[in-house]
Amino acid sequence: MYSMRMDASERLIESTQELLWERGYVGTSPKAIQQHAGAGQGSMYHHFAGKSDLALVAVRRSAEQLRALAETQFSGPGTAIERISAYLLREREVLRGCRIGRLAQDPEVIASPNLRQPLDETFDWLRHRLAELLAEGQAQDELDGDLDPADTAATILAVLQGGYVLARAADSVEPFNQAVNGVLGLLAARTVSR
Amino acid sequence: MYSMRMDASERLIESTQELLWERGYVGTSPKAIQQHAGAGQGSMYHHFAGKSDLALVAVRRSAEQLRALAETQFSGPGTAIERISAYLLREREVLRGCRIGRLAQDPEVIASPNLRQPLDETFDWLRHRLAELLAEGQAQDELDGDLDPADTAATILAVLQGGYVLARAADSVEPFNQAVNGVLGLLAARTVSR
DNA sequence: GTCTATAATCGGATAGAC
DNA sequence: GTCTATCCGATTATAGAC
Repeated sequence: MYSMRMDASERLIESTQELLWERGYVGTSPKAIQQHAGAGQGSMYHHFAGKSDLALVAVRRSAEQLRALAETQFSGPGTAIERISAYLLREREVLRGCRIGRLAQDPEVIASPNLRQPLDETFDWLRHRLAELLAEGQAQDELDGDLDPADTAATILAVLQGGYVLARAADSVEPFNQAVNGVLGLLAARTVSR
Repeated sequence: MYSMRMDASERLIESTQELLWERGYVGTSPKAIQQHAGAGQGSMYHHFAGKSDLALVAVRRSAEQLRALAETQFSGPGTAIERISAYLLREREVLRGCRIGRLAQDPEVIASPNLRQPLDETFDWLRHRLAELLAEGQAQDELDGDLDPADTAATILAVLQGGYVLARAADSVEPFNQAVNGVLGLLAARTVSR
């Protein structure tokens, strides 16, 4: 699955990231991780205390990567509204869902404060970052000042997370694209053309 | 868990509905279902061919119940926009998530056409029903005719599904309420007061 | 660091008695 | 219809050899 030039610890972490994305925490076994990583039991238990320890490292890394990727759109070129659009319209593996959001449905992730924390922090950060951009758009008169930035930021983020859910249920990217286009249409109405 | 005045088959179905909601398909074992239902193995395998058969019956029933409940709001009193608001604002067990939407993250549900079908049908129906209401609002001049009803309907539904995800990640209903308030704010801007 | 051996429990069922 | 016995592989490790 991986080049053996990467060390076992690293292969185990990346394999866990992949499997958590695809199957969630309850659906991912240590054996599946070992096979995906091309590592034996002894190797895994040498580097990590167990499944939950490895999962914690993997989830934290996925959360960091997601934030870094989002920040590229948020701090890119264009007006505030253009940057939000770029974030919403960026290429995504829609049918795979969100590697962080999918874990919010996992009972053992939600039951574990440690595992849930990276989810909480990630979405909290995204909402604040989007709210800042919306407020910036209002300050620049790109966007109607009546909108509540925090509420609208939560709406935008929910559209993405819900879009993934609808797409997976339909086995089609169409509902995701519709949901994104719909919220852009609602925002555009309130965007002052310059 | 249940009164024994209800027959075992019924207790098994309702228990499966509860456990699928709470733990998903991969996280729910036949033994857990039997214990929740107060039924033995023999009883379960007498009434159902196995876990997937029982899950199919349970998921179909949950889907029917969800549609019936939504239709109560959709066909209630008030203008089209008021009925959409009533649907969005109705009381929900937000931290438990959506019993249908949560299954869209389950790898074995998505891998099984039979299990996925009720999800697909439910969300398809909801989107069409919401789009009808939005079009009705436009016909009555309550709502801006520039909005695309199908896209906006997908957005509204995605806000709910994503709101659940954000709430569970935060272990708080607040992000859900913000997301709903945000989309209502966006819609209100396009709503003509009468 | 990684391998193999061992083990207790669970998962998902089948078979036959009652 | 429900119960108990049985089954085989998976789960989630631990122990000790190499």
